[in-house]
Amino acid sequence: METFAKMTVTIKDVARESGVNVSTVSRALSGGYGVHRETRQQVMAVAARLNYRPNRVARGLVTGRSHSLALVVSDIRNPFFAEVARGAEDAARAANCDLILCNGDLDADKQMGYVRSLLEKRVDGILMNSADFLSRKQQQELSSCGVPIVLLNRAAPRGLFSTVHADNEAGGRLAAEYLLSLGHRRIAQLTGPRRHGNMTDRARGFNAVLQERGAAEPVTLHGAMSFAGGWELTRALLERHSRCTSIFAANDMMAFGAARAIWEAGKRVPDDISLIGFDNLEISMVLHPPLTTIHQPKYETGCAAVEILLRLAKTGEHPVAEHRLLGVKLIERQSCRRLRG
Amino acid sequence: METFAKMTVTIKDVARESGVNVSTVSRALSGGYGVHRETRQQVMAVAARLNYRPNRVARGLVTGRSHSLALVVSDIRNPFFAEVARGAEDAARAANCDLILCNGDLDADKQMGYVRSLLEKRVDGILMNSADFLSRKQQQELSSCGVPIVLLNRAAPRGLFSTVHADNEAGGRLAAEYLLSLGHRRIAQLTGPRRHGNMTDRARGFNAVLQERGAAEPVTLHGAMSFAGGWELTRALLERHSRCTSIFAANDMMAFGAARAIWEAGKRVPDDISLIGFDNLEISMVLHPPLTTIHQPKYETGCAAVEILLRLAKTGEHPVAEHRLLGVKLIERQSCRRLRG
DNA sequence: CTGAAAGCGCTAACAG
DNA sequence: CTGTTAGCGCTTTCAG
Repeated sequence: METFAKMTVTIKDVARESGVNVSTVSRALSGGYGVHRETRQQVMAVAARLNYRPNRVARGLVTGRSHSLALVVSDIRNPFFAEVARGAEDAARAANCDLILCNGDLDADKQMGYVRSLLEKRVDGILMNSADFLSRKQQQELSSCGVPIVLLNRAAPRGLFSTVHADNEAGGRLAAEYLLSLGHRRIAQLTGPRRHGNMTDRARGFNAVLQERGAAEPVTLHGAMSFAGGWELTRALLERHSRCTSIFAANDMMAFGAARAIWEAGKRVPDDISLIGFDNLEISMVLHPPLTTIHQPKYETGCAAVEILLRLAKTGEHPVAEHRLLGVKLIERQSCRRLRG
Repeated sequence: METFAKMTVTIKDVARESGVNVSTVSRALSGGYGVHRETRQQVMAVAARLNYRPNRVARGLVTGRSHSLALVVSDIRNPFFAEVARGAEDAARAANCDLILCNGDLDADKQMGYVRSLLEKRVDGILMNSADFLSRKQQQELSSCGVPIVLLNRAAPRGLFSTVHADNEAGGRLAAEYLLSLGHRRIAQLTGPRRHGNMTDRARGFNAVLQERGAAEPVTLHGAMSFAGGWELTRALLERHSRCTSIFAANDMMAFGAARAIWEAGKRVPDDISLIGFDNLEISMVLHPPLTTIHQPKYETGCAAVEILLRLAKTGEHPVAEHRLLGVKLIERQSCRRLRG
């Protein structure tokens, strides 16, 4: 006689149907150690016939591992994080883990709310955009929460967390060397807020090279790290320092804004002004002209972070923080020109 | 005396510490119905002191609801899906659910693998990019899997699934009307594969208006729905049909590719050729000139899909499929010009 | 190699 | 209002 309600089939059903104990089914299905070949094959056949799907929630409850990781970024719509997310998801999937996506909006309370919720779900690890806008107390709470956390930038005090990030300083150096090699001397730099770690590192590398080569200090403008920010800064720049022959924008979005402002001012890239960005977003090649920029390994950052997380999750009790620095490189396209002379 | 191993504190600990039974703690903490005010407050105080975090995995095991939803897109790096994902995540969060991110790459096996894995995790619902590249059998498997599924386009045969999608046909009409109103008569259309649902709908609307107004049938080129696709088609177009005054690209990425090809051919947008896209990706305004396009409510699509999922998940046994059609609108920027005459 | 039993942390009747 | 008793579906000793 058949039942009406199509209940989900459990390990018990498989056990009954194949005439063995649930524990045998469990062993047969996961690993298969210590089970007679025949029994196992029969169990597997029954499981298949019944269309049995193990309940990973139940398994997680006893094993203590949920096989899910979380990614907390400021906003997945930022193409930078979309790339990181893809890398992270691929790496997670390769390890048979899910990736939970969270958009923290750089809001401390919101982000802490996410983390607490994730802890209740017993995620095996958390991958975070950043923690440097959190209070010291909040950072402490995170670092002692029991699950491994990897940050996508440095800025964690006293090495509380593991980190993965690109070599921003080297990238800044690359940009400066490139501009110099093209003969530029009157250079402007568009960057983010003064205390933003990544931005500061890029600027440091950039400035260091100019100084080493005896070039003039660049005109440096601080603003929002966005299209609008780049646009505004460039407008101001063009009004006040129209003699610049080149601009280093500390990220591609700012470079796009700069390109717009330059265009609106009736000037052209690279003919009138050379422009170099940072990040190498996929869309940086759709711009006219295609943007020369510093490539940052975004996908690889996501992968690396997940690898660290997984290792930390396995190690257990006393995980030692790991810091991984990823290389950058110059992507030469068509937004910079060589100065004659 | 303190223990060394910092075990995670459970509901039992709270119960013991506050001198009541676990079930009372459970009631006090969730809902609070049928618990004396004082007892509840005391329990809550103890829970706070012990820094108790309920284990949602355990709760899920008994309630049968995991409070997680999944989003399966082809690739989160596609800015379109990033927007959808953000909408979905916000809506999920508002309902206290997590969102698991999956990148299916439009690979049938990969996508089915994801779904099976998600079912084992007992997600409460799945939000999918598309299912029309799956075999009939696979679609059947999905539709009878037990958890609600919402698709981000139509194309599901026999209404097996719920769907949310933009009014593509209306968008195509809008584009045609606009081009016509600017005086364009020699129009080209760049679109995707012949059997792609969304693309076909856009083309249908577009062509219908041209026909209604007695305009010539547009030159229609089919190709990849990407930057490269738009670029290639436009190169071919410019070689063979150089008399076109305007191009309708069936999505923004193709429009970007078209813009590049036009630029490389020494022509200018909109002076020589007007260009209109579809999607209104955030980056469409960074292009030079800013791209005129049809706005599609991507964020809202994600929200709506999650709402439907949640409603379906609540209803339980016999969920009736829901189909939601979202409006589109013309975003006029600077990539189309009025023809004199 | 297999079965019996205990329990992961929590909720949900059911009594009292 | 609160305690007792059963499990949710699975893994994991521990015997046999």
